[in-house]
Amino acid sequence: VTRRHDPERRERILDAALRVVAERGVPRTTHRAVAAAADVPLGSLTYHFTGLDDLLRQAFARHAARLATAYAARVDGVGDRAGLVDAVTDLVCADADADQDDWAIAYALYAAALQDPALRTVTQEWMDASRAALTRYVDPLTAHGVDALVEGLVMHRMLATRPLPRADVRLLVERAVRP
Amino acid sequence: VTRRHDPERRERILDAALRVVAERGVPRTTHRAVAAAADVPLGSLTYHFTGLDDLLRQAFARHAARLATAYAARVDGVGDRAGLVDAVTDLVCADADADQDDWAIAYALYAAALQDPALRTVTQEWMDASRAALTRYVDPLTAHGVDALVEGLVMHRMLATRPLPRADVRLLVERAVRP
Amino acid sequence: VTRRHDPERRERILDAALRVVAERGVPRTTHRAVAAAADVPLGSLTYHFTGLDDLLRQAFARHAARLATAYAARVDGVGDRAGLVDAVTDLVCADADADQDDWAIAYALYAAALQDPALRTVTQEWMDASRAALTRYVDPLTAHGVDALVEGLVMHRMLATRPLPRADVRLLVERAVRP
Amino acid sequence: VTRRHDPERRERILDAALRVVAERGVPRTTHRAVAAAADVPLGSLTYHFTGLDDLLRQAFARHAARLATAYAARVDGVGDRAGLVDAVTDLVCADADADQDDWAIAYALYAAALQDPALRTVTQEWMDASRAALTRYVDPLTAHGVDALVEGLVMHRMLATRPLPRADVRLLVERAVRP
DNA sequence: AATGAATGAGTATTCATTCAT
DNA sequence: TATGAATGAATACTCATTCAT
Repeated sequence: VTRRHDPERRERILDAALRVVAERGVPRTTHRAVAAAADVPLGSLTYHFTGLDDLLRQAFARHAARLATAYAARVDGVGDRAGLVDAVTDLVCADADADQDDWAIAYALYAAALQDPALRTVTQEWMDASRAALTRYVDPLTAHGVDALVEGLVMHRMLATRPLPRADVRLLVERAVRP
Repeated sequence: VTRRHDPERRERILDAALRVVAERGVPRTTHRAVAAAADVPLGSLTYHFTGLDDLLRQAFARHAARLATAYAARVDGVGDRAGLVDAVTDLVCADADADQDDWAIAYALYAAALQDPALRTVTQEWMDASRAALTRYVDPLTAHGVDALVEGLVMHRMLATRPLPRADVRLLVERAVRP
Repeated sequence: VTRRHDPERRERILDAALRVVAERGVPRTTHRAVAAAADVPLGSLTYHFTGLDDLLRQAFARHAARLATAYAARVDGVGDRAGLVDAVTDLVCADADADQDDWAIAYALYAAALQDPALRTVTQEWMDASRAALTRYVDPLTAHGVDALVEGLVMHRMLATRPLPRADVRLLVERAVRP
Repeated sequence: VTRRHDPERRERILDAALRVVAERGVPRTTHRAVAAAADVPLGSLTYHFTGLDDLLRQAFARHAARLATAYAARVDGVGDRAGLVDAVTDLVCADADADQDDWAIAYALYAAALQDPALRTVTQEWMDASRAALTRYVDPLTAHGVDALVEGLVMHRMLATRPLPRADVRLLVERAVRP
């Protein structure tokens, strides 16, 4: 099967890499697995990227950028602080598989960033962006607190055998939002 | 070098594994790296553990148990809610390398647990233990919130280029503690 | 569990080794597998035998001796040549699992003997014994032919998806027996 | 040494594997031994084959196909039943090293097929082919008998310290051929 | 520009064997 | 006498990367 001239191949590869990370975790994300997931010949990966590290870094950056945008969009449209509480609660309690995967990738990024300083700029930009979105409604320190709370609640939710009920999540968010 | 009788070898290997995880991350934690860190022949690892997965699982379990105990000890001795705020703030702002490593291992555990259900019991027990410790001073839901906040604050702190000042951390903890 | 003084342990180990060979084949017959099958500590094997080769050689010899005796017993009691045909047909068509295993071990022995001259004496003695048993009723050359036929028929039977009917086997044996 | 383009490498590896099996037996046929025999880097084996089992299966299949063809060619050119007896006798008594190796591989295949059902199709096809070749001159049941006799005679010959004289072999074959 | 066959360094793992107890 | 913890050499296998085509 020849498929010369495939302008969006780079992007397809990056998305495939993220899917593999979500499904199998970074330690088992290999060239071969990504190539198979992207339905792309093996040599294509090393043609477009200098190596696996490079590929993962770009994939994580893409993911962070996309999520930051989505986060901002979700929060921006909220009219007031009460709406903000609902939006953030939704964020934490999202049950769709896609959202689960997004968070799984996020935590994989965190774990990787602890060892790879080059990924710190990615995480830093992301955290800045999400806080900036919140700052339309709350002061910077509170934004920091809400952001951290969300981080922790989602993590616990993904690992917990029985998740915290939505009403409880809402209550905690409500408290965190009021200065 | 013959060292035929070595009764605490298992434990030494587990501790070495945790050191390697802290330094290099799970993806680069190999039999060889652990063996070198423990100053033990390679074959010793597969004698004591069925494989690398088994080794990591037991190492993480050991780490979780140790940290849960330390966490409880730290919180228990606190006289009242004000003392609790100080203790939790200390927890988040700890700067010693050892503490940094402890958290790095914790996040490596989280990332691994997302892919490996067998690790969920470890994370679950740990979360239960830390919340139980808090419940001496605050209601269960608040404990949940404090726990999540700590999780998120530490994560952000480890990844941030400029950490949140201690005073700010204290303020956020204070708010989270009051019901 | 201490079980000092266990006079038949050697024999138990040899029988366990034969069971392992029948189930998993020589390439996957290991010290550990035999020890487990014999319910005996690992060190016991290298205490009683100089190594795995020695163990297998003795096991094969034991098996050959036992089978030769059984073969002779089966053939000896036969009154005349017609009875011999029945006995040999029975031999080929035996369906019990135990008999299947016996043959599987025999062929494992053959394959091993091709590479290990030390095993040739075992196979030679066995072939001599089985022919000697037949020589009570037929001349030596015919005995040779019957023996070879049995060997080939059993082999084909064990590997075939659909075995040759008993009546056909009997017919072939009948022809081979008449000079 | 660079040898980038090598279109028949797969086949060379399979032939090398058969040589190793003939010389050392299946239990000692390792990736390394095959790679050395084929004069090919180690990684080449796992590139072309999924594992050692896969490699051996394909090698045995190749061997069986080749031998079935040779068998048929040998038997087909024979004019009548007397010629058939000569041809089969030749088959049993062949003394060339190459033929010895062929039989050694065949018995290794048998032993392996007893444990690996995937190899049964290979042995089955081979047996079918050799019988089909004989059926040009004798009825199917007789073909079965001749085939089994050959199998047994060759086996005994390879293991025997003193082989049966050719004249005796011929006599046995002659009897087996007449219905 | 793009590929996929090829490679070798590295991985996890197995296991016969040794030997202090 | 008997054990089982310990070892290291060898195994199967993976995979990032190279490079001729």
